[in-house]
Amino acid sequence: MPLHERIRSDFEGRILGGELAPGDRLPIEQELMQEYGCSRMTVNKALSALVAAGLIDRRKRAGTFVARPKVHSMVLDVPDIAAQVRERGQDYAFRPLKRRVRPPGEDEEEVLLAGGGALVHIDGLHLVDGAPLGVEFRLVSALAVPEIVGADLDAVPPGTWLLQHVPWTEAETRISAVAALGEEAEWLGVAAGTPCLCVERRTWRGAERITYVRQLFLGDAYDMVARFGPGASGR
Amino acid sequence: MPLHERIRSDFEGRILGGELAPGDRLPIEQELMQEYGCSRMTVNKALSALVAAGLIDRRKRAGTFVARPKVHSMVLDVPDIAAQVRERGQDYAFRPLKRRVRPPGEDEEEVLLAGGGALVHIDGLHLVDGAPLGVEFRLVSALAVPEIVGADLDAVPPGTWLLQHVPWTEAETRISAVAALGEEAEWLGVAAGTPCLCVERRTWRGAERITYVRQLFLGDAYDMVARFGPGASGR
DNA sequence: TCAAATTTAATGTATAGACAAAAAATCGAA
DNA sequence: TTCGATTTTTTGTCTATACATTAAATTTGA
Repeated sequence: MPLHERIRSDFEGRILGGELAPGDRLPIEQELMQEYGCSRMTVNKALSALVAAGLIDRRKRAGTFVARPKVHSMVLDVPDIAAQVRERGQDYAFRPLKRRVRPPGEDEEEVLLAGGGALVHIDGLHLVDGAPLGVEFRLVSALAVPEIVGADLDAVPPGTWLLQHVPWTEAETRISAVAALGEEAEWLGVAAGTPCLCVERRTWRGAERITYVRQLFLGDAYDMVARFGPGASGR
Repeated sequence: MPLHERIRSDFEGRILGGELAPGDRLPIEQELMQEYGCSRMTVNKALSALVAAGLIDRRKRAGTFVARPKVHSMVLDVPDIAAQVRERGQDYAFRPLKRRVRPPGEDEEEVLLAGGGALVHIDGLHLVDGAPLGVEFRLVSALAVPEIVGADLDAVPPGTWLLQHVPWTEAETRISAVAALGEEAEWLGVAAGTPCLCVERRTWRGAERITYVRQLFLGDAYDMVARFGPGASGR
């Protein structure tokens, strides 16, 4: 293990273990150079990594301090549905329900997404061992992703297809709980009013909007997990 | 803006903007030194930051390449309920319902959390303008957080109190959709079966378990937002 | 011809030193 | 005393250089 990495994980451990509490001061770089018998650049590299991970704050002339935890952000593992299902030895499939190319409606969301072009509208079902796990309603900008108009989406879920064809994205995900109603409840094969986890996601490439998707998952069959801690700060 | 930061954000922009696609090769450090008229250490620092952000991969002898996006993790903003509510100009309050110190039950979760000691069990309501937003059921290890036994939790929600008193944490959050039932529906003042967002969180300090909490929020009044993109990678 | 040994191109780590920048601490004067 | 200027401490950035490490590319040998 490289020295800078050892210094970094040394302090990471002491901070996460509680030995160093928020507000505590760390030794100055000169002292750490002596303690570890290395150059200042090496110490600095280790401490810079801890700053990037949000574990410490550094102020010129004042020193280095353990940061007060700001737990308003965590790393959310967005599950790859297909992979997760197959991991449990079950069978995953995506069944397209409707697909059409149409102009945007009056909704501002749709107008912004279309950006003057058309929208590709895809509805589909996520199936586990043939039973519905979730339903998805997706809009894709035909201007931003022209290839999708002729693409074969029967095998691959559109989310996976997009990930493989659109170079890079920003995304915003909104998670809430709703009751399945009407057509959605019907497709899912449950009674109207059944609680579902609702995931809405908007995706951009730079300033250009790529897709909007609203997914409804059966509450008792699907959940999301987020972590905060060493595992999360590592990347 | 420091030079290494400029180089970093230069390439961040080109990658996120799609100009550099996944798999594309970046110039080698020597070329970048010339391009930016700086030393290798400066170029290296910039590229190392991009590696840490997951935007590029580097292989010795082979070079530097734009990483293929692995969108299985996003930054989840865990809302500070009180702050968020007050931001909208509404009134926030936490009302404790039950509080007792008791030995763990037979449930493995409770036994592990107690770690041989007792559990502090707190139930309470999150109120917005006097109306229930969510109900919370919390267990705290009395061994890990002895101060909580005598603490005054009438004003402050226990989650906030813990954040201020327990030095640092790892946490795991599980999000799902459930129907409010029985006592929970009653406290929330809704019909049994109403969809709620269920947030379960387990918190550690090192190997020691601190708390377990299960929160039920009314689905139509509460949601969570996660981001992926430059804003997220920036910290 | 194919596999093993060698070369080489690229990144990874580290050093020692220099100057810049910020802010706490100290000192001086009104 | 108190405000303002000066000093000092600590981090921030950068350079030039050295050697280590890895894996792709090439050469060598049976």
